Amino acid sequence: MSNPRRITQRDIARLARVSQATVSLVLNNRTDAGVRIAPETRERVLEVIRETGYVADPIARRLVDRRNRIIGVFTYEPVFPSATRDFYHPFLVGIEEAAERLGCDLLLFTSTPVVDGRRRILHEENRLRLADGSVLLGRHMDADEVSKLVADGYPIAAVGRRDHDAVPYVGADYAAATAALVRNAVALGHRTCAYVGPGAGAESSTDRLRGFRDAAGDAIHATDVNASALDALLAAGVTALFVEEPADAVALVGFARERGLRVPADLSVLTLGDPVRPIDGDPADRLDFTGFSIPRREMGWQAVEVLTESLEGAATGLQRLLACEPVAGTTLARPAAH
Amino acid sequence: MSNPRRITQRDIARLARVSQATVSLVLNNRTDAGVRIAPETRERVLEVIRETGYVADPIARRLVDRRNRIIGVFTYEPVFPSATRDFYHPFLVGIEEAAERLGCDLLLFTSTPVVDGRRRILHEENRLRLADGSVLLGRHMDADEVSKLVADGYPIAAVGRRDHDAVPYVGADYAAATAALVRNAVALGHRTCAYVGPGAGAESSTDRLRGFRDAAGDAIHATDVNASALDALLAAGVTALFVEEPADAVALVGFARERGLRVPADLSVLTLGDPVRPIDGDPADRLDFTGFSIPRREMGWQAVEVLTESLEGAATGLQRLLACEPVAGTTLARPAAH
DNA sequence: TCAAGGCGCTAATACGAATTATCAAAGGGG
DNA sequence: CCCCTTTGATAATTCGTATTAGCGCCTTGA
Repeated sequence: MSNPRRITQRDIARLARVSQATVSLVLNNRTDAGVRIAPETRERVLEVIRETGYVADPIARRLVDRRNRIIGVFTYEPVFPSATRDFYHPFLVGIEEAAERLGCDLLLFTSTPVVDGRRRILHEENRLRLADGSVLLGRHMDADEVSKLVADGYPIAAVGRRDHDAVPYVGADYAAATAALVRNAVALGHRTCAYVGPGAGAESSTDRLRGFRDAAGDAIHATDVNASALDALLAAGVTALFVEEPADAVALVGFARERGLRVPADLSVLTLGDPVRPIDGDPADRLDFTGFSIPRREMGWQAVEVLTESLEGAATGLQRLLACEPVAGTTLARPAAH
Repeated sequence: MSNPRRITQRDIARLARVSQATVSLVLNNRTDAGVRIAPETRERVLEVIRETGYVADPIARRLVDRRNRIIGVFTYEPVFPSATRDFYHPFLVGIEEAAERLGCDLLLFTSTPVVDGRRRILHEENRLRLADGSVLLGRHMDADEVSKLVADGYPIAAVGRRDHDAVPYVGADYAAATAALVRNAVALGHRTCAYVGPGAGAESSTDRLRGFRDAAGDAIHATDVNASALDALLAAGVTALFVEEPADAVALVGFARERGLRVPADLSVLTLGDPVRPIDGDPADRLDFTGFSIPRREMGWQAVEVLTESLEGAATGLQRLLACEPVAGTTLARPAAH
């Protein structure tokens, strides 16, 4: 069961009594100045090609133009499994669609070792160079690693804004979306708002906090999510919570209800994006939070676009912020008159 | 920001003050008789490779025909998006896990053109040869395409049994699982059972029908899923429905209830696998169907295993059928005494 | 009759990595 | 001092395709 050698241009050339170069020229239909093939010769070659069903080996073709048409996808979490898959899935949908449109294949770096539940890009056996460039996905990215990649001239596009100057990215405009939400709340009469979330670490967190501070008059920032943290906020006169992570919002609503508070009548609770962590509890009695959603699919799509543009040598328009979609929801109301 | 040329072995060679050939030898860890590299030279080369993050170009490598440690994944439907993603997802989880364990990367053939909502493997610019071999995923596979791949000596492993003699696959034993279900029903007193599903086309459908026929005494086969089809079955004295697709089972239960029938008291309804089509309606009042589930993750896992074994030259054990897991459920009961 | 130029095609080379044959230098034995 | 062996590395070639320079032949014009 040895596999028959693939038919090559040399074979075609022999059968058509021409040179391999002529076959290539005919095949590529070259008619530039300086390249001429007699119609009868061309026909003879085409005839042999038809008879043999020859198709050019795409691999050898790529060797010549030095582009593999492979786009790498690096995720800091495993792609398919894991609790956060629902969050990352839409990004991948966008990436896949864009790759398909561009005629590129996607290489998932599954060979990357996982340390402490996270992947390291730059390990000794990294195979990044298999791809023409890579899309980077994940909330937390090691800034050093990213810098090193950029410094090495390895083409990347991050999904999500990155602080590093020179990194091409497609991010969501969390600052603007958060600020807009806060202004809505203020317009309804809320005077004391609180931001609940890390507010540091990932760019997506700092951006939200920044947007919050820009728009909120009396700006309170809490990081803990538990009953006593809520008590402290309430004691400070907070009437609206802006919660980074919906799972935390659900928990806070629970604590509020335990205290006999109604949402949103007594306390407004807004979310700042889609759930990264899965949400516990019965989906049936889940609140329809007021907040915004992240244009994840579009971000994936455009990240591939940005990557290919940087491969083409474009130097501008490689950092983009997309607007988030407001979600009306039912968890924002006028604060109770006190 | 010009496009940085890819690093080549020649570059490594220059930096390490050796020849390109030496770099190749070190890289492939060649120690055959006749090939010797001084430890210090080897170390010098490896050091440069580490510094530069060099990886052999998969394209050039394939030209001289060596392994890439890349496993191709070809799906007849788009991988990430679409209504059927929930069905395919577990297969991918298994594939990814196996790839990670083997230290291989996954190449998703997104470059494949989609025609009529389905992908074609063998188009003129197909890039299958980028991968060492490929896992094929999807209910319906073009038999001609698969035959051609096998004939060409391209290593593949299908997820799901394939009729073609020589195709390595990891399938689910639908026949046995279906037969076991039917025997349970018969033991409970059901005399007239019906199979509802295509029963033809994909191997997975013919297998289920075969298992059904083997075990059912009075074998009725229906393909339509609507109210009048149900009436016809009931008129024929059917007391248990074996439905290939859970979404159809849900619909049939709906029709039965409209007729005042209770499930399972008046009619048992069993399912033959996990939902390929998404199920409409409120998840809250969804029935817990008796039936079986498909070991999807395990199938994906073993498909990669089978593929690598066939790459290693193994000629046996390349066709496997895995048992399906019975699901007790609540939709099977003794038939009403008439 | 001969230079100029058009035409049709081919030889040669590049692309990046793997492999084989070969070669230079060093060491050992007689 | 010569021959032979071992060691360590390299030049040259291969894979299949694309590209370019240029080679003969033929026509044309003066």
